[in-house]
Amino acid sequence: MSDILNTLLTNVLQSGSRETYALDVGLRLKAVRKLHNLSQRELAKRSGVTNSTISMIEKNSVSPSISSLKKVLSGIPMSLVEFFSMDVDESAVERVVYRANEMLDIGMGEISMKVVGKSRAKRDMAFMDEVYPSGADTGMEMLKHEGEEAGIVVEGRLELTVADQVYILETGDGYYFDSTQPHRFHNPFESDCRLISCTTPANF
Amino acid sequence: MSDILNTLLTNVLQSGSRETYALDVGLRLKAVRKLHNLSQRELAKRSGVTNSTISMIEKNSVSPSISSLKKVLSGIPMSLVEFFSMDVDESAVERVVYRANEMLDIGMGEISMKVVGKSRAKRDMAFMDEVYPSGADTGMEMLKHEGEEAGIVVEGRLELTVADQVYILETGDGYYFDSTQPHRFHNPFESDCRLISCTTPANF
DNA sequence: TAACAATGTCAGATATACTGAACACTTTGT
DNA sequence: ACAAAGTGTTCAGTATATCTGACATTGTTA
Repeated sequence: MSDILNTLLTNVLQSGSRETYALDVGLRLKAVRKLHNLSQRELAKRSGVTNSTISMIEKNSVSPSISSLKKVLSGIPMSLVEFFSMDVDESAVERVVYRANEMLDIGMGEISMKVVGKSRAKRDMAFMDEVYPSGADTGMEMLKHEGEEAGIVVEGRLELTVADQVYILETGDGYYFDSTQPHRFHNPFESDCRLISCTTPANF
Repeated sequence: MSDILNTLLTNVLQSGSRETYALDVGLRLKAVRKLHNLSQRELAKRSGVTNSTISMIEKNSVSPSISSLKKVLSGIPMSLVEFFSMDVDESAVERVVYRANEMLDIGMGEISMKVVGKSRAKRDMAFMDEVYPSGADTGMEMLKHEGEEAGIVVEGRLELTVADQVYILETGDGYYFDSTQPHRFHNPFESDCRLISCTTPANF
């Protein structure tokens, strides 16, 4: 999020004569809009407010109501949380590629869970390459944690239980659920199962 | 933040006869205020607005401006991000399993991008099963958007470019980077490449 | 060059949020 | 029982946000 946004933000900061305002809504909106290559009028059309409203918000000459800011962001689209949590600081040069043989395995017992990007400072997700050998099971006491998880079976089959419901996932099938619901992974089949999955947030 | 807040929120939800409002600012404020054992007047005094303002906000009879909501929250104190990221557990019954043949394909041109959980109301991530046929390319003008993305190559090989750096991903290799950095996916090899990937946030 | 479309800005009119002072109700203390 | 202090709500007046409809500027096309 940082590089382009940052330059844009600093540019605007330098040029504009603006009041010192801890949370510069106008600046943020302008940055977001530019990032998505939208004009004030285009964004206005998509969001259901007028272009002048957007102009005034961006110039910090008004403090928009929640409802109108929400309207405006819906044209991006972007949530209020995302909007306010945009951070303006630099991101260091991070590693990009993680080779298959050097991923950190955080699996338990027979289950292998290799994490992509484990060394990164900031991480929103835990993206993993998991292998459930025949018979593997995350256990009867179901897992629960904040966030969401999704995955796709790329080899074999898997039994997934989410809140009373038991599903059989064939090769190629995917899943997506709230991690707050009790869940369990189990491979009762003869062949091993390989699963690419992602959970958010990164630490659970 | 969730457990106590949640019960409180759901209690309020059950008791109050409220309009259906996607983002119930009033409800959230009331919950937060109660959590901190403050009266409307007390919070008003601490935050520099009047008690009637708080009353009206909580009853959703107005949609507060950013500046006044920020003022109000400063009396807690709580940031806008924290405020809006409080989740009101709907506990709706959501679909969990998405079959391989029924995933929505949002790919462009020859590139196939099948999304897991596309029908979900709330989604933090876009989890996808992508296929880059031999020669496929996301184009010379590099992609940029907020968020992060990660992936693992499960078949074939792929060329990934992130901010000047070009990487060759072998089968099994993964990647993880900030989506704000210009990036490009390209398959210059003979065999097709299949990639399981995840980007956050869901809409990019 | 002229005509045209697209950009961001501004001013007057209108809609909405916010204030200040009441009101009715409940709780606490004597 | 009664006051006194606390609770949330309401309403007219004021402050502010938003819309409508213009304007000036830039870039594109003929």
